[in-house]
Amino acid sequence: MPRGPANPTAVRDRLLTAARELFYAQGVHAVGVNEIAARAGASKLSLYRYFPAKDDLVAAMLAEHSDRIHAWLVRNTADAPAGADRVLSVFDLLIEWFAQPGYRGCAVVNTVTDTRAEPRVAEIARRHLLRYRELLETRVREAGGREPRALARQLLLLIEGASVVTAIDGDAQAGRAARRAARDLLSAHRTEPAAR
Amino acid sequence: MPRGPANPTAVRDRLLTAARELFYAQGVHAVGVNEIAARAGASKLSLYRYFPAKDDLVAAMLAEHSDRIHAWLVRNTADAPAGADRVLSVFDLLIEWFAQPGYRGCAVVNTVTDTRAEPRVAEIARRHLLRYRELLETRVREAGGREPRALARQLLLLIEGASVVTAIDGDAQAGRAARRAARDLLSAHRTEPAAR
DNA sequence: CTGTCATAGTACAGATCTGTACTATGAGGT
DNA sequence: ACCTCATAGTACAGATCTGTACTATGACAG
Repeated sequence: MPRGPANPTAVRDRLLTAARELFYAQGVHAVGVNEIAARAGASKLSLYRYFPAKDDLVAAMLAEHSDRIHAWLVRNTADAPAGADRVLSVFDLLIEWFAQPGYRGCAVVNTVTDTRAEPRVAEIARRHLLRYRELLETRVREAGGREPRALARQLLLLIEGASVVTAIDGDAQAGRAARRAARDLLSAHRTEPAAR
Repeated sequence: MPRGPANPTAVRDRLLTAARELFYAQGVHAVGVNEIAARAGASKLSLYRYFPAKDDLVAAMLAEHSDRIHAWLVRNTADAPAGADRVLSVFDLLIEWFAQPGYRGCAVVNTVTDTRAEPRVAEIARRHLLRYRELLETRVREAGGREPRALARQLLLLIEGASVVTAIDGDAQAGRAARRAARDLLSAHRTEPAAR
């Protein structure tokens, strides 16, 4: 058991939080490690103790962030009503999220761009999308749709598209359009035979 | 008429080309003006003559790039067969584009992220999406679909989503999924009454 | 009380980047 | 022939960033 500092909040957690907020708001390249340490109320010595290089901090922050997003999504869509609403509840959550002031797109996607697909970041991002597809596929299956895997893939495109368009256009229309498109695709996968 | 250098290729154009290639491959922050000038076979003096600051070069490059993309899209979808194929020809083009090796996502979107929505870049990006929607709306109208404006908005989400997912996953599945989703949405907007 | 060690704070080395200054060259108009 | 000026090449100033070194402090175990 390590001897804790006066402040019981783990230094490592404060560093991760500061990094997440600053990187998201300004981008990985625009934020220096000094600024992160200052916001976390930590010293650079501590930062480099927990994260040997800035890239390690980026990767650790992003992995944790991805985990948190997926836990939040699963938790908040687990007991949605049966049927199509079971899938659309994912879109309802995302619409709310994207409409928040200061929304600047998906942090995972942004970090991939910022770091130009640094290997660890790229891996986290692939896993991030995979988990999205798995959640969507599960919800589609529960709703009784045809071809849940293919549909999940299509729904993910709507989600990522809405995220990007919202970040650029700065309004909430994209989220609503994504929900409506998702509803129509769900209908198509209920009434239509699987067309090839 | 300015007195030209020995090489008739305008220095400005070479700088824009070098900037486009390097920024796309490595990101705006990762490329220095020295590298751009060297690749263009130009001097920094020339670079700063045409572009007072690096940001001006970024903005000029991106505006030109957006123009080129849209001209290319309009040109190559103008004489597609009537009906749904008129819209899907846009997706066919994009599938080909996204499947090219070295595809790293939409340069416009990436630059917005790189520069954290620098005002001129953000404006170019908004215009970029607007022109996408206008083209899609036109093609949907020509194909005889209902609610062309709303459908165009949905189709844009599929395009941007496919771009992002392709860049992260590195395979061509996303483009094909987008095309199929577009086809299904087009069907829904032909046979269904406009649901509100 | 005393020793250990995580920590904050600061300073610094080395690298890199933007933007400017200066020199030399050569093409084309007059 | 001469002059103008866009250009390439280089050097440099100032700023910033990463990662390391060093000092001082204070909490906790024994």
